[in-house]
Amino acid sequence: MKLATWNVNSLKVRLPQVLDWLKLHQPDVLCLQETKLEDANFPVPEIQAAGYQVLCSGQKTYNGVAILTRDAAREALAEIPGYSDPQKRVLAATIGGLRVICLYVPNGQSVDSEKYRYKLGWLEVFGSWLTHELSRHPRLAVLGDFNIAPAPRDVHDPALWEGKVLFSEPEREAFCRLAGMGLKDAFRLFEQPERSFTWWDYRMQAFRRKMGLRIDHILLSDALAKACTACSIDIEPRRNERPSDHAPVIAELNLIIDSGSSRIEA
DNA sequence: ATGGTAGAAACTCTA
Repeated sequence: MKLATWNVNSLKVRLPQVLDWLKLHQPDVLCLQETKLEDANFPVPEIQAAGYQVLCSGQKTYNGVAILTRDAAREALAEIPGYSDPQKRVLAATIGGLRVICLYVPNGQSVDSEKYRYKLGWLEVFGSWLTHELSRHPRLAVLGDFNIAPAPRDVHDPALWEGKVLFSEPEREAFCRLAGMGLKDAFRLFEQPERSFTWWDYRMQAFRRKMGLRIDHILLSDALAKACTACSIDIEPRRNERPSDHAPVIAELNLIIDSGSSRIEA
C-alpha cells in the first residue's frame, strides 16, 4: 500500500493537479495540507469520482487539512482533545487497522515572533497527544508539513539557515522528541539522493537554483517501519505551471488493508 | 539591505 502527503497551498487552485497525481500514483491514502477551504466548499464530488473518500477539516483563507482514502475511515478526529484551536491543522482517522494522522504544523514566521512561540507550544501539545495515540494504535503513521528540517542535510545551505525558523535548534529538538516516541522518519530508512527537498520558496527562483528544505515528512511507528519498502519525494509536480511550493512524499508499505475486518495483513 | 512570489481576500496577512 502507498501513503502520501502533499501541501497543496490552496486545493481550489491545485485540484486538477491533485486529480492528475491521484490517477498517476494511485495512493491508498493521501494527506493534504493548506487546503484553504471551508468543508462546505470541499470538492467532494470530484474526489469521489476519482475513487476516493474525503475527510476534511478546513477554514477560509488559511490552513486546512484533509485525508483522501480509497477505503472507509472511522474514528475521525479533527482536533487535539483538550486543545481548542481555531486553526485547522490536524486530522486523524483509522483506515483498515492503520491509524493515520495528517498534520500541518504552524510555520512560525521568525524565531522572535509570537507565531514561533505558538509553533513550539503546538508541537508540545501535539507530542503529548501523540504519546496517547501511539499507546492505542501500534500501527500509526504521521504525515504532513512539519515546517521543520530535522538535520543539516535537509537544508540546501545549513550555515545560512542556522538559527532561522524551520531549522532552529528548538524546532529540531521538538522534531526529535516526536521521533523519539518510537517513530521513524520513513525517508531516512533508505539511501537517498543528496539535496533531497520537499519545499522551495516561490521567490528568488529557489526551485531552479535547488534552494530547498525537507520539511514534509512521513513518520512511521516501529510496526509500520518494519513493513516500509520505499520512501521518495516526487518533485515532478513542482515543475508544473502554477505549482504548489511543496512536493509530495510517498511511502510504500508491504501491507494490505482489509477494511472488512479492520485488520492488516503482511 | 529585509528584497523576491503566490494565494486569498480585500486594500493586508501568511507563508
